[in-house]
Amino acid sequence: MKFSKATNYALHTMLMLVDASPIKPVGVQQLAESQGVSPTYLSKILTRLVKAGMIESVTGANGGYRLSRKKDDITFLDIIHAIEGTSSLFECDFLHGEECLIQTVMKEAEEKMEWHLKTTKLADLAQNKTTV
Amino acid sequence: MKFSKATNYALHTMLMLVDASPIKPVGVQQLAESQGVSPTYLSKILTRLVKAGMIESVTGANGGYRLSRKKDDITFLDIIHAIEGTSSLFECDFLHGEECLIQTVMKEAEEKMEWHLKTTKLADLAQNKTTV
DNA sequence: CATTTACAGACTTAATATATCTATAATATC
DNA sequence: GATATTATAGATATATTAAGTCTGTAAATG
Repeated sequence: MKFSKATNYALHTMLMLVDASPIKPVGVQQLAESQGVSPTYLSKILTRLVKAGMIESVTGANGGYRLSRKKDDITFLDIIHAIEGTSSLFECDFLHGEECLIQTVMKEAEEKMEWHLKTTKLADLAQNKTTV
Repeated sequence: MKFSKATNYALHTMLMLVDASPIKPVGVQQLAESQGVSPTYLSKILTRLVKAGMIESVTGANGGYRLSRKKDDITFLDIIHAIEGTSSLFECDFLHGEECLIQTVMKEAEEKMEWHLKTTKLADLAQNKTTV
């Protein structure tokens, strides 16, 4: 069990966008180059963040991506969920009459992790803390 | 990102063994049947628990598997680590001079989850609570 | 000695992650 | 309006991992 590289790309890209201008979009070319990933692939990942409403894209010359929400609203969990999906990490599909106690424990554990990811915001790591 | 089915098999098997006799071993045939998995495949999974020192196997007629530790010593995390490995869920292999702040946050989150899994013992779910 | 059981390793199949490629649509600039 | 620039979509390809099978071997029982 591992977080995907796509999640890593998404997180790093978002951090860059938080530090960048909220007006002037940043091209995928530039975003990709600094992470050593191909622009087309990164673009595909970022499209999911667009659909999740976290960033917006501007096509055409001088286009690119920029935040669509306030920095403070963006949590780690938002980004991870947009890329990895929101389903539970552990799913017990056995049919043992009663509910599965093991699954209950696993879900509790996952919630501990999610709580931390939900309460940590990207802006907390940003260089450019114009917030507060 | 998902926990593997193998982890689910391992957890359920361990719970059965906790409820079973600490002396008389339970055959993989029986353990597999109740989970709807093939005996050879389950056997392969259980071998990893043997190597991790959590259970022991008895070959030959009337053989099988039984716990090698006290019930109380076995945590969820032990089992999960034996199957999934112990490496971090998130690994940032970019070289951005400094340490990766994103990775730090991810690691903290993982530790929250692990803490819960480490403090929850299999015996807590067992039917046969001869402990305490 | 024959039967029962776990173990080991090679192999297969299926699912998912990680891309790449090509064509299309939208926009700015000249 | 023409052209260059940029994101988007969809098909396809490759690599990695998970999930499972098969066969033979070793150990213990009776």
